[in-house]
Amino acid sequence: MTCGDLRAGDAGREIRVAGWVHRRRDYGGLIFIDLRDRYGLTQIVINETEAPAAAEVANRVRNEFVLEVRGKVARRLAGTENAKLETGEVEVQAASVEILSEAQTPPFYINEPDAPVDETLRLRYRYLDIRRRPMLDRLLLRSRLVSAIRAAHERAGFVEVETPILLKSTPEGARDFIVPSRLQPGSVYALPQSPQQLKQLLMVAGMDRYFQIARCFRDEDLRGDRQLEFTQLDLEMSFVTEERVMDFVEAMIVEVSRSVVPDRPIQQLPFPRIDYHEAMERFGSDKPDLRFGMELVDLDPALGEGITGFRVFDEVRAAGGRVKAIVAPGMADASRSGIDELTEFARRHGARGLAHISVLADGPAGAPAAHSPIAKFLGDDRVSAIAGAAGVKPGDLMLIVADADAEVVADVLGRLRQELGLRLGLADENVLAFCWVYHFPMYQWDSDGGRWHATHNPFSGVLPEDEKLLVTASGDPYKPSRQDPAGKARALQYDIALNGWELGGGSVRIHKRELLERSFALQGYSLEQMHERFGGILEAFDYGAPPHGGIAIGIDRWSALFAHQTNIREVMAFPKTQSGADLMLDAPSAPEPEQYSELGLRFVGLEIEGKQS
RNA sequence: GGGCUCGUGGUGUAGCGGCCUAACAUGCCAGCCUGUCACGCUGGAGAUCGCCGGUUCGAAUCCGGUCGAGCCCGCCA
Repeated sequence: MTCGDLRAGDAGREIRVAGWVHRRRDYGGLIFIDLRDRYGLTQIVINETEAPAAAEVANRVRNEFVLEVRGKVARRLAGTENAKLETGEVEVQAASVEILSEAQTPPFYINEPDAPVDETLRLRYRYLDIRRRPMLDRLLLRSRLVSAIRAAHERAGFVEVETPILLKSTPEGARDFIVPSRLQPGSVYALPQSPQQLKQLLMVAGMDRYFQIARCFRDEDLRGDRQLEFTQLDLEMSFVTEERVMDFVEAMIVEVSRSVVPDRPIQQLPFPRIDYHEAMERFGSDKPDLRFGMELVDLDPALGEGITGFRVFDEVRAAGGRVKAIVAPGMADASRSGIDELTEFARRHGARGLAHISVLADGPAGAPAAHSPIAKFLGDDRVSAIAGAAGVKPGDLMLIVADADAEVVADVLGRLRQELGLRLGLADENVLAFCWVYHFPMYQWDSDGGRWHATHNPFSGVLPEDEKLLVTASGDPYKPSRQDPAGKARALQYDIALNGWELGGGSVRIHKRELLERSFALQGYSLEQMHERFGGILEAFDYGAPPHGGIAIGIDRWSALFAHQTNIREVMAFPKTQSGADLMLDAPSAPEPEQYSELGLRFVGLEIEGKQS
């Protein structure tokens, strides 16, 4: 019997319930106790005259004591039912109360779900935080999500395979966590950033359809949507094209979403599939929030040929850059400080400035009046032209970014769009707007390393028509340069975005050794390095590798979005702080001297002062 | 590595140079109360204001440093 399941029909039953004291109301001769477990609350009544021994115990009871109560279920007196509780029609008339465990006064309110609690305290006493309904509900939601994912994959014939946590360093961008080996002093394991190579080897092994709810580790700075360790739905399929992978994943996501959050509408089916360049042009983001419009507008045509008179624009245009804008509806009355704040936001993300045009609703003679500090340079005609091109309506604010670097323009406007879209309440909180963004550029030039850097994954395949671009300008495959045609190659690579968050990404991989070696060479790996770091998989590809592709989806982010949270800590039972600390267990901590010697290690100290116990 | 914000009884906040012998709410403790469900009433205990240093006749209040937490940039898919 739990604290959540007694109903009117149970009246008369002799039962036993156990749980935590949620709240106690003492009337002297009559004590009410709301007993709580994860299933709900049940009211216990202890009547001094009917059960004197129970009343004596109940007098000592305090919040969060753990009790076992025996008694009879009874309908509550007419007029005293509590409609707020599922069990509100009945109560348990206690015959006996046993204290299973006493409790100190908790450091924060467990029985008031809306009470603000300091983050540090929540993390330090996470086991108490999880007793609170909101946190508990989020973990239950996450559990349902993972269950639904497993069910969907099993139905589709996927095999769940576990892969090792002690691994060799994986060739992805992030810093590895290192685990020293005792059996082989001087050598280390790395914790997986993802099971990438292993799942590809499973494809070579003939597993055909693999999935795993995999723990991944990346030793990088934390953010609201990033922890040192996190969980991915990792999957891989053989004999597939990118369409086949996206089709399956999309169907799986829809099935899971409908099962876990049936009341949240999916904005568009099938999910929009947006080419990377189109996404950057229209939304300035590779993870666009499609719940609202506010798309980027190219002002170049409306500015016309030749000199505009505004030097910033003219210089940018002469340098082959871009002048683009977004229109923030209803923001024409933004204050000076409001504009300054947006300008600062734009600068922080790399813009040199932020121009604006506000169109007031009450222009003279009914004609909307455009106001802008740059009007005196551009002239009224050009201001009207670009305002018209952007579709500005009275009351709107147009925000313009001009830069020689097209990526800066897209990035800044994309971030402004997302920020303002949320601030202005343009995004329906309840809607799930999934979309695919695909055909990412294969590589980005890494000027420090003098090599091409895989945009997403070093094994990603290339569009068949772009295969010929995977060559160097120098002719020597091991001498990449910024001028290589490879910079234009597009990858068979797709990301899934949800409401402006990147949920996951994947690709169809290169499964032919020859092409893989060409791609790795562009990424700056010599033959030797290739064999050192990827020898296993290169060799495997010589034994009959099927074409394959897959995806990895962040379970933490997915859960957080389903739970209306912006921080993945809220859907993790035991997360770490931004400085990577576990405040409950006080990790990380200094190793014991014996541990050093066993591992053949010595702490030589760092230039950082402080923790060196 | 950098920027910003926060740190006051158990908890959440107020106070932001002397009127603070630090306020309010809640929690806690004690007493009363047989139908409440954020029960009520009466009384009580409880913080020297994260830590260190400085400015000042005087600091919770100003300055510097430090520790911790959060947000962001870099980093990271």
